[in-house]
Amino acid sequence: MSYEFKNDTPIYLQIIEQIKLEIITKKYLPNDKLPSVREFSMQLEVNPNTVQKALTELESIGLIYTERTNGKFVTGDKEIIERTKRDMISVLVKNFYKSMENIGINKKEAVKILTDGDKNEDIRD
Amino acid sequence: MSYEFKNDTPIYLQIIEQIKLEIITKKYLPNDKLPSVREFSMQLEVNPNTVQKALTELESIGLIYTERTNGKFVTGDKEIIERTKRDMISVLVKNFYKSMENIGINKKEAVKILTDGDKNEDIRD
Amino acid sequence: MSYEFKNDTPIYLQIIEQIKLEIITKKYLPNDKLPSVREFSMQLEVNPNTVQKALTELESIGLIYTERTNGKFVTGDKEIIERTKRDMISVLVKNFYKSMENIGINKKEAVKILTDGDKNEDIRD
Amino acid sequence: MSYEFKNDTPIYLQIIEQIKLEIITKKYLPNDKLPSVREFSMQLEVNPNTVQKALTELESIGLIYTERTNGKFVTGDKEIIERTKRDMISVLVKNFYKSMENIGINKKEAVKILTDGDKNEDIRD
DNA sequence: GTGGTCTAGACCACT
DNA sequence: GTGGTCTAGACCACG
Repeated sequence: MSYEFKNDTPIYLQIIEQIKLEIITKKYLPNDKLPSVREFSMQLEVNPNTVQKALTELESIGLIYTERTNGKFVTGDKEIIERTKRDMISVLVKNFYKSMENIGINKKEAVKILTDGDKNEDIRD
Repeated sequence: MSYEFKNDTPIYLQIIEQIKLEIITKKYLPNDKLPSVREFSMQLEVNPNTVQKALTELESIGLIYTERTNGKFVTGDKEIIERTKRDMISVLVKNFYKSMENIGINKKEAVKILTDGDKNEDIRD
Repeated sequence: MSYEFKNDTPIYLQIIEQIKLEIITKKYLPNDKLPSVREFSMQLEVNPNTVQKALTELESIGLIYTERTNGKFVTGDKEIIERTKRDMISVLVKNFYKSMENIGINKKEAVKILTDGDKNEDIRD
Repeated sequence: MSYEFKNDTPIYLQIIEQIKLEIITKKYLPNDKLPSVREFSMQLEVNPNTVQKALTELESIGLIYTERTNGKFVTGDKEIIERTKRDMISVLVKNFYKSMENIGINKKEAVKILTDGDKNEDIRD
């Protein structure tokens, strides 16, 4: 878990993103118990309210659930997790293509640039 | 120039982005005169100060320059424009790869997903 | 911090200059918290936006940084501070020599005038 | 005469400065006829009004005078020229010391920096 | 008519 | 309470 946050995005959104990723990449497995709000808040050196806000939102998405007095847990519903993953990927791909098009680069060229790897120096008009 | 702004990003940043793209994609050519602050502000239905802020930033990047009392112009330095374009592409590519890696997808797989086009439905763990 | 501004220079530039000097001369130490925008604006009897503009610019130079909702702070990077100081000195010296040369006074003579102290009365052609 | 103007100072002030220097450094001698407003304006690629404004101000200082229908001339009063020169030098010296003091450098140190001049990596001609 | 500066005041998100 | 953004509107110098 990273301890550094960017300044241009609300911290709680960055925390949501982090935990999402850790669920999707199986760092937290389905039905795993999550650290408590207090633990999170110490780990991340962040106000507990901020953690709380992030977790609340994750719960509303269905990625985590709360057991009163026991804590918060990763959902057991693997389909939700998979769907979230697919959605994220799909968004990434769509955005990538769209941004490239805005610069005037079509899909074909975009793929070429991507596969040409780090030779980004020789991009021509 | 688009007349609609997203709610999740400051308007002035969106204006910067728009004009950047219009310079990079040669809608505005080097040394072209830009619309005046007032014209922009009417076109975009935005306060002149907001436009001013965006243009000031673009000037600090070096993409535009100001002639006292004459208006603002696209830089004549094509190298700056090209560099900006390359930088934008490079950032897009880098971010794409990085985001995919965060999800647990390496470069090779990322490219495959991209070229597989819109069949993102069958992405497995 | 001075409460009087000259009329021939934008206030925000004078504020930038003031704060720059206070950082360079260690009135504000690295990582010191700066007064809030609102405090500054009251102290200086200036609109908050004007202060904001000045501070934004100082941030873009790297002399100060912002912590979301916590305030603005002097950079912890002493190298930046030292470099800024050196740059300012270098500019002063360079400009001094250049201005003297424009008047037709070479470096050697310039130094002489300077060391002759305030006897500028006996300057001959 | 330079054909390039800085963007941060009114052109007419820069013209005043230029002509002042050319008088002080004897490029224009006392009672020399100056180029006409039109000539100046073409030379400098500047609006005649701008030249006019500069010359008017120079006349009010007493550095030039107008002969109706004949044109404008450098003053014949050498004392005025000399005084202007002395004033400019004195201002330069005063400002230099003052700026250095603002950075926390006293006169003695300032002189040292100036004379050490070219050994300082950042101070070059 | 052009950009630059400034004020006054408002609203927002975040902690 | 903090900074960030935006609006509305004004004034100025310049050319």
